[in-house]
Amino acid sequence: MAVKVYNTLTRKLEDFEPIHGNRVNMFVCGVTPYDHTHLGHAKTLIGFDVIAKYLRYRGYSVLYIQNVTDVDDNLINRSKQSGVPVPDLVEKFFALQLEEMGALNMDSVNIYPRATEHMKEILDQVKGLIEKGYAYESNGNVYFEVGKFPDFGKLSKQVLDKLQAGARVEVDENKRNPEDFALWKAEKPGEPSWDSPWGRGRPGWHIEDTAMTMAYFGEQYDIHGGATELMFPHHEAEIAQAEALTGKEPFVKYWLHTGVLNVDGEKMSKSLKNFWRLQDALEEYDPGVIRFYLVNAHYRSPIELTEESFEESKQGYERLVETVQNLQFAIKAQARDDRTERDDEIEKSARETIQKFEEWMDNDFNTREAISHLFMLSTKINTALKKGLTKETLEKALSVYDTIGDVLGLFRKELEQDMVVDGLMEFLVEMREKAREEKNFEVSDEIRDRLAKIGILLEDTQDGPRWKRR
RNA sequence: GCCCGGGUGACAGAGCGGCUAAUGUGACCGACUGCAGAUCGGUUUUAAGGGGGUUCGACUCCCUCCCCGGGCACCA
Repeated sequence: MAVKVYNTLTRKLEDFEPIHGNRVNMFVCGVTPYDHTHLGHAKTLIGFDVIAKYLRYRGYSVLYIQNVTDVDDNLINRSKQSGVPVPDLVEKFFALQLEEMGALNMDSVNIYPRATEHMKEILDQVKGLIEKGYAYESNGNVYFEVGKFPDFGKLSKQVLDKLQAGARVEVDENKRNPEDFALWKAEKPGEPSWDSPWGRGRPGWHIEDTAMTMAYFGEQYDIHGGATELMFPHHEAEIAQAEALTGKEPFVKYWLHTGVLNVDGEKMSKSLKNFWRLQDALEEYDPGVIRFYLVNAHYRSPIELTEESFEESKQGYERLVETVQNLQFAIKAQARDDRTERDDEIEKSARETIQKFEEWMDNDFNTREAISHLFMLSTKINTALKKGLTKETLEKALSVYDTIGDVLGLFRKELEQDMVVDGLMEFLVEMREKAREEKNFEVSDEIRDRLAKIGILLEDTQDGPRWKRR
């Protein structure tokens, strides 16, 4: 069975067949580092992180590139406001972004190229587009003449005549036509600039992506991802630049778009000031909960962020984590020697869960459906655990969480082990058990309370005491 | 105005031309329990925006209307 992906370009679910056999070239628009990242950025980047990881799980060799825009209007404006030079802004916010996304286990990107590192390719492309008659120079600016590229709008299904250029942004008077977009912007005083055949200036918004992907992937590649809001004009402009330049289509075989994150019925964005910084979210919630919240929705669906939906994710994720911990505890403390029918049933369910996981992930990366099977398995495991399972079964069951967790980026912390802490805890738990045997609940409760204060939850179960981090 | 999505229980949110319409959360009851915590079982809502069409059969396909979101040259 092949992996199927929903291609925005064709609006159809298609069999995924990379251009070069097993090799997948994948590019996703990164977040411009001029400010803190918020949960909306995370939704998109986590969405593609899962896609890259699943394709690798399926045996593809994925080269995943995410660009870093290190010169643009937002950076320049922020620099003027704050007095911090553009490169310093980039360093600061990009480092923060890596740290925060890293906390969410977003670690599938191979290369983070920067626009300014690809100035030569950018200039070559702009020159090429002028030579081919698709672009023109005007007062040190270079514009792509959209009217010369009849396919413009094929991705977003826009009809050029019906668009209202200047609906939100004023039309530049240097343009021949309002719909033309900038490939190169003439220098303004005090702004970063580079030498070019048209005088000093800087790249337009769309050109860095095509410059980079052609440098790394060649003229055509497999997957381009981004949020739906970037579909027009950004992705449309990329197609125009690339296909006009090379004459080859499609520039990108599969276009994938993520739904946006809404707050109170509106898109989370910096301009609407309704954003929730990742930094702040990470202070309030476990990274696993945030990750779970984001992967427990289909990547293409928009999601509505509410206090309740986040709490719900917390409860749900903790139940899955609980099951992982129950399994770990059982392996250490209560594995049975004799196999029973329960072992057969759990092992069968474990196999089926993996099978369903692959089936649903093959179907346009349906993480939501995949996770629902993990919940069903968890209920079965927790029920079976009351009567006990063999070590072999327990380990097989645990491996399901390991395998799926790897792709979805969940349970990572829980699956790590620390021998020193384990040893210390074993000792403390033994001391407390002695106190309990003597009905000295004052001491036993104090041990538990003190542990609770440092974030360790001690529980008494039918099979003895156990502990876990909260 | 134009283009693109979407409308499913209390809430979140999947799938499917026919099955009992997943799964999760919440609420209630119960089991377990020194307490706490967790887990399990049960219960829980006449659940498909309105209208029309295709079909033996429509939540699913088509048309239309209403409502919500995204985009229209800033943005994940």
